[in-house]
Amino acid sequence: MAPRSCSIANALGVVGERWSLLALREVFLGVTRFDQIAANTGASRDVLTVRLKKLVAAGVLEKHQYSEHPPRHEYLLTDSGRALHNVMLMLKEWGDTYVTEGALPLVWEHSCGAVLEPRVVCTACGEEATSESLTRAAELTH
Amino acid sequence: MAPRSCSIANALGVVGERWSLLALREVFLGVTRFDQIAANTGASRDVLTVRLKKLVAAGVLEKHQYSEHPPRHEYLLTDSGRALHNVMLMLKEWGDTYVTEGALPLVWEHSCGAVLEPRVVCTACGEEATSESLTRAAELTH
DNA sequence: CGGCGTAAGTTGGATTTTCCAACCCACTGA
DNA sequence: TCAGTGGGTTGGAAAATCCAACTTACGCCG
Repeated sequence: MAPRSCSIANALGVVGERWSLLALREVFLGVTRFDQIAANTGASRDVLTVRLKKLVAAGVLEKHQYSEHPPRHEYLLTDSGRALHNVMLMLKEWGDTYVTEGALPLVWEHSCGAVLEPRVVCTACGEEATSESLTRAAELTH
Repeated sequence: MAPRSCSIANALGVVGERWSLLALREVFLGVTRFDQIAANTGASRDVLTVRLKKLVAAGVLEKHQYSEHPPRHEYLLTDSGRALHNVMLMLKEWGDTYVTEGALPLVWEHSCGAVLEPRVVCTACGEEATSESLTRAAELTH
């Protein structure tokens, strides 16, 4: 039997490999250069090269030359990359709550002044989207 | 230099390996048994064995025996596992928008009646938590 | 000019993971 | 008794990863 077709699997096909999301985290934090991304994530340079190439090919990052002499590049988020912010927020929230021990290494403050506690809601009604409040509406068979 | 300490990295240390999130997706969809998880994800049985053991050890899943003769088990979500629902929702949303082509393989309907369009908001004020609306509030140096 | 430093990789070889198919054991229902 | 199911385990090949050293292209300092 063929595995289930699913956007989670598709998403993981793009950003699910080791180091991909950590490299993206660095870009979100403003670290856009190869050496610093390698140092801050701990990824080995050869694997990082492959990951960044894949993310560029997938349209998640853009490689931008910011200096011609000497040639220097930075990696910037595309719309697709920026949209991953939500995923990172929820992953961080889960890690904060269930994995990280002791003081949290990174805390975000929202523009309203509060420490961010992210929550997922239904855009239509504004109520929280819990697993109990959802039903499957459609599934292709093929 | 040591890599950045971060809950995203910690979270990925638990659920970041290949097949882990897909196995969890199956449990969320009600598929709790080894053979079916293997078939629906496409993971090879040996790797799946290791992944499930790790998820149980990490407190994300529980192995529950539902029949003594013959001995049969199912994998159930713990609180920690259920909390991953948000991550999966956002990952699916991103995949739907930027990766999956053609008709979406899976659509959720919220209890309000609308097709779910998940959004991340700040619990305190209810406004959307975009990357522009966040500032770093603290970071440990060590 | 010579030498040192930095950015962004590339290369080679050892180590780990992963994949895949086949096998195993306990049990059941026909 | 014999095929079938659930839940793995095993062995060997293939792929991915890690690590340190090397490279190229340039700027800066004395």
